Amino acid sequence: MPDQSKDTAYKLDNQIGFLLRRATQRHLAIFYDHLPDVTSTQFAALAKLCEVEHISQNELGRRIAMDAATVKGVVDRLRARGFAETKKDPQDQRRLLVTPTIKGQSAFAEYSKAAFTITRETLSPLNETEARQLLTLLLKLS
Amino acid sequence: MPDQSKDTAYKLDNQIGFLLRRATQRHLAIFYDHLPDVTSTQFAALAKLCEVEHISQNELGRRIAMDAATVKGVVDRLRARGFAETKKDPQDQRRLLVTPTIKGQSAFAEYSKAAFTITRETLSPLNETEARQLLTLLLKLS
DNA sequence: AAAAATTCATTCGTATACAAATGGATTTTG
DNA sequence: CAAAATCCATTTGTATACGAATGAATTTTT
Repeated sequence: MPDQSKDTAYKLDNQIGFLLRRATQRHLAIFYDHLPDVTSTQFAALAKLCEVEHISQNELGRRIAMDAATVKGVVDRLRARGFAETKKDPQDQRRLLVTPTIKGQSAFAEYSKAAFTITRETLSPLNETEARQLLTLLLKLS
Repeated sequence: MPDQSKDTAYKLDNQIGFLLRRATQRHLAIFYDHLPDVTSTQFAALAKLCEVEHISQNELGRRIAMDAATVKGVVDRLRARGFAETKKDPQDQRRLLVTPTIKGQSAFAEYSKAAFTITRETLSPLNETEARQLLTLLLKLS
């Protein structure tokens, strides 16, 4: 009994959740096409880290919308790759300060070139106006 | 050396990828608020299953933009909950046919009410026109 | 200052995601 | 028709995500 006279039926393909999911998938495919060396998540963390220089692990997570449990794994992997270092905050023994290494900073400098391309290519089906509109609308949603 | 004279610097927060991520997070938070009983992924699979009645596992994955490996797990869990059944396709021994059970169909009927609300609430920061625009733009992106 | 509340990082458990490899079934090609 | 190519489902391995619980450190309240 899948029919419910047209308009009232739930059509997965029209739902915002599904469209967000597909747009994200396409974006990530473009991302890994241009940047196979880091995950998009690791790149986001590294970018924020290079932006702020040093920050506690949880605070980093908050800035990039990542759960404490998630960000821990991401920082672990950045550290394993030599892109970041951590040390206990002397001011607050609870905090773990995270810093980008020199290597991490130059990797970011290198990657960010590709990152601009990724953004551009993701938005390439849209014209200038539409792209700006989309960003504005998405910002309103979050 | 995080500065690069304003416009040229890479700002994570303005990137399409980051905005998509945050919009998705908010959407999922709303989803689980209204529908704590199924995951959004399981709901999507169930919805498509109820729409088409029967379909091979891989084809189901294709219709809802899910990897074969991913959809296998999702179908396993739907089966474990009694929402779906599977059997070998007699016409093609490679295929695994997936069908929603009666229980799955009535669960979907029940859930889809909440699903409409979820879509509405996700889009609630936007007016009618903006919402339509967003859907159109996202569709162009995928 | 002692108790209560909050914050921090970690761990555990479950659920996506997806690349890559595998082996069996079916189709396509030469 | 036989070989090659394709398709199907599964398994393995890695990386998010995030809720919930934990214990240690700090802050807030009283």
